[in-house]
Amino acid sequence: MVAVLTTQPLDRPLDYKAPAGGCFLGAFVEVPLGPRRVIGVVWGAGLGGFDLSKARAISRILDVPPMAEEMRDFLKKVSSYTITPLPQMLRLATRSPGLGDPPSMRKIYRLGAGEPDRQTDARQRVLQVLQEYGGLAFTLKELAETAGVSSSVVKGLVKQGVVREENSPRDLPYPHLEPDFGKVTLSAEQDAAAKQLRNAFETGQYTTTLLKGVTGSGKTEVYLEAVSACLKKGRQALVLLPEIALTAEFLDRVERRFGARAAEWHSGVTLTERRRCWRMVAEGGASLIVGARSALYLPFRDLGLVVVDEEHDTSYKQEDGVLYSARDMAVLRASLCSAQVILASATPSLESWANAESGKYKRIDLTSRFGAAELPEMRAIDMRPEKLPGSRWISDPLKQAVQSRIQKGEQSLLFINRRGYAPVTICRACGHQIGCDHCDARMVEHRFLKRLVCHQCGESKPMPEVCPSCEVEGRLAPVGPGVERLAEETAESFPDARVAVLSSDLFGSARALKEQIGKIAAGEADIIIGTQLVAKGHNFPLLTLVGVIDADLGLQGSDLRAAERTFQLMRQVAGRAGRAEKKGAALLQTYQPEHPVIRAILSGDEEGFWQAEAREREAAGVPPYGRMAGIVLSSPDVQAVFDIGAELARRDGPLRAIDAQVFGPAPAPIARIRGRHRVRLLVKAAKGVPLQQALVKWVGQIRQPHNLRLSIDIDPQNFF
DNA sequence: AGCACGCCGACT
DNA sequence: GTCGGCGTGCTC
Repeated sequence: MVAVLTTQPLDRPLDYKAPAGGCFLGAFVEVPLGPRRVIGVVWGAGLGGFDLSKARAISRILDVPPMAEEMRDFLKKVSSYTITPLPQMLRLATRSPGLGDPPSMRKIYRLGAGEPDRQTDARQRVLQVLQEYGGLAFTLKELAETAGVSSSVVKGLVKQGVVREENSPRDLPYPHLEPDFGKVTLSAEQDAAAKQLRNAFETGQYTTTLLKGVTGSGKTEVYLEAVSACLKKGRQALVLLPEIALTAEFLDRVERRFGARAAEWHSGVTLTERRRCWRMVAEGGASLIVGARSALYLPFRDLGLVVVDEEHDTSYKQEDGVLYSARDMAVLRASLCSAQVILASATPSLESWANAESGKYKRIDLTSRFGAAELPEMRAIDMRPEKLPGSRWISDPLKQAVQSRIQKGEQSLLFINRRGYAPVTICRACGHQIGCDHCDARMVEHRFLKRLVCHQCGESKPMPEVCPSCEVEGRLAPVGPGVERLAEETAESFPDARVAVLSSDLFGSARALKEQIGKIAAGEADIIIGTQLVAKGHNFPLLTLVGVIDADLGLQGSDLRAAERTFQLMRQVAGRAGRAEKKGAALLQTYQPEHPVIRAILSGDEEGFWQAEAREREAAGVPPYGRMAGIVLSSPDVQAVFDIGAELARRDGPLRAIDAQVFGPAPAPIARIRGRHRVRLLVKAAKGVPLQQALVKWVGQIRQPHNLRLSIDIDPQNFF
């Protein structure tokens, strides 16, 4: 009797009779469940405790290598860390099309022994191709195309035995990668970094290294050296990229360095290729995998290295489905199989910076870059004396700077640092931000209620007429216009300029977005209006001015990542200005020019920025110095979600037991999705307390109605 | 997740 | 009287 975990949402594995001859722990199996047959994994010895005569037998063992113990361990740990049911984790790990099917076969064609009844030009060409390529086998399509004939010519030759038709497994190993194929000459600094990474392999132990390198410093070359070292050890390497769009370029690079292309794993890969990739990773026929975050759940036989490129990228944290930070999970996975992790970024996340600072991660800095590059000239625009009316966001100095760029035929970028929802409410005379009386968060304007609502605890109060700090009337305004609003103002202010808007919600497809980016890069716009999307490292050679419309958003706990984003954008603009060989300038509109984070950004003092940001977060007790969890309740019934939310907030005993605080319920960042109303609670706890256990106990107290969904997000990315 | 069982409203 | 709505509970 063995316990089998299936991908069905049951709360535990079920017992089955093992097949004659037994089965391995971790074996992929097909089992009967009710009227259906489902796929599962042998999870352990039978649990018993039920009527044994009801036990059914495992239908069959699938023809794939069993799941490794470290993989099972990984799934269990991620499950308990993220409070995700195990079956759902198993689903992530079995995302291979046709996993239950026998290995797929296809027909291949090679030279046979027979003689053709009569020779034709077309037949001649087919035979010539087959002879030319020696014993190589072709698919029907390949052979017909190479010979320049129709497939019926080949079929005709098969009938006569001139060409042999054979069955061959469709899932073939990936081409061998040659670790020393396209060795490049490294700079002294790169060489030293590569050596350090190579040495880490010799220990055979888990380490995480933060590889920090400015744009153009050759981070990729350096970590490809680590990949090379990993391949030499005969272990598998995984490179995670934040965007599918980046894989094609990266694969070219791999081909130049290792003489062949790596296996690819992401949502854009065909089903056939996905199945091949999954199987080959399991069987050892793939040694380097390039992919998206979900590649972490591939069945590696011997994973030796995980590279997380652009580790600061927010797309590594999935905002729906299974909530996990791929960066953190990569570290966990690697630690379980004694692998190396390289977190590569020009502008690391504060979390990784802090881990390097505390010695948990190693850190390697690449400082020099190829070609001269200058930091942009960075300056703050104090918005307090600007006296902008409530509907305008572009200050005079910024306007003038943009105007001068237009005259010179250069581009300007107006950057909005927000994530698409409620901005903070600020007095535009003195810069005072209206805070909540009950917690330390800022309040936002609720347009329909005409009230201020705390985005953390949900407390509300009427919009005051005068500023509570300076008592000036009528200058309170939500900071952070929408893209549309800013585009309107830009069009009014610069009637002759060509304005392009770059916002992720405006583009249905990645291709449309790419097209727009290409047009902008080619100079088809004078002014670019964009959200964080533009901070993703696209290269605009004509861009020489960046204006940050709302540099304040990240300060004082409203959106922790906003300051990081502003900083990262500044760095990337710096990289660009260098490449374009034109000196760039950056202007930050701020109501708090004296704020240490703003000052660190302006001075270009990176370590200073992180230290200032770290102090802010430490003082607020938020990650990485404290722990947080976001709970989102959703239901078509508005009243029900708020009621349940309030009930949860009231029954906070299990949380109080670990000294955790609960805030809310407040409307969730996206208050309504497809007719479902969403309410959010936030839990804040100290580091090192058993937060997950407490959360499970806490939410377990309420019996949830069936139309209500509850999701828990450990380490949420935004705290609105 | 599916699928069956079961208990109340509007139809032949 | 019964057909079918979906709330509830089970799957080894």
